[in-house]
Amino acid sequence: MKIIYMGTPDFAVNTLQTLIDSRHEVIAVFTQPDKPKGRSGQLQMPPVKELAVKYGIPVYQPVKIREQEYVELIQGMGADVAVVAAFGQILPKSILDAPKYGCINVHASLLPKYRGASPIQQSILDGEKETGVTIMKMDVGMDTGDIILQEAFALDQTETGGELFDKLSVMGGPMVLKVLDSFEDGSVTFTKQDESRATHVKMITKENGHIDWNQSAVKIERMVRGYNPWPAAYTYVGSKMFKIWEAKLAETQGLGAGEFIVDDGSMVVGTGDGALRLISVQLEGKKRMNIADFLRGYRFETNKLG
RNA sequence: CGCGGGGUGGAGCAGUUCGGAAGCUCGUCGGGCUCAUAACCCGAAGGUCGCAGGUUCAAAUCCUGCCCCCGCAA
Repeated sequence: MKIIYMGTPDFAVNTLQTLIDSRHEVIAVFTQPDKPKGRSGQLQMPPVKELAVKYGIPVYQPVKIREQEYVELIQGMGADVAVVAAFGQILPKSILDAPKYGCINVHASLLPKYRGASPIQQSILDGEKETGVTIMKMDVGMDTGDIILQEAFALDQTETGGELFDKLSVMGGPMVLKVLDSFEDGSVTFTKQDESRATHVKMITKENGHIDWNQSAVKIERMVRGYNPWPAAYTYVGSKMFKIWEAKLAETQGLGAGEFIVDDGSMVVGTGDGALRLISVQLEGKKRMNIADFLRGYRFETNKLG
């Protein structure tokens, strides 16, 4: 089949690679424009573009894909299907209807739960017991299309956002191939989403990682995992940002929210409900280090975080 | 030229303002104490103070250039 691929971040790379390696033909890749990244402020290609360029696939980087010139471009490509994975732009109906079989989307949650931009992190924050990947036929709504294929797996309550991201990103490719097969042999089925169970998650910003110590230790620990590696759960030591990379629940009683003690080679911090023992941290301007190393050299001027 | 912190034995840091003998908390190795120990006591090894050049009687410290790590900014 002739495929148009639309995607931007790392999550979309695995699926594109799978399609390139398959018997299908990726005739064009759409991705977001290059953006300045890193300390130097240099323009950097989105991960999907890097891969496409490597294989000599034509790359298009529209600021707004809904503009007429791109709509016409896509309509004229004669594609059988468009595969969309974390593309980052809303597709108008004219594009959704352009390919023979329409557009299918790879979404990192068990729809209808966690529609939107940050399903992976949110499922960790909510302490979900399972998650997975959904392939759906796109419609004009945000992740509201009919479900074609869904595969789930159990969460073990210790994974970080990054780890879960990796697991989910390798699921998409094989699932898309199955769906393409089902289009060809006519066995494809479409299942409407149960609107009553739908939830929606917003785009994450840096500020989402700011820890509110009045929350429960359970929630904060999930934040530490879910927001690793980005934006990272953080608080402040004095005026300096202090990222918490790893923590676990502690039994310690009697600490106010944000108050900490140094105990048995690590820090125990009080919360609104329960306490957390810090395991791996990073002070602004410093590298990430385990808590014992941090305490060996750092001299506190406060006994409270936040 | 986007803003900022940093590079000092294996780890984390102090010392740089105002040049003048390499320091602290650990780790490692040897010995001691102990029923025993990650505890305690004694001792030891280990460093081109990121790199290069300059100033000086003397540079971790001052000047110049460069390399590397990290935080902010998405």
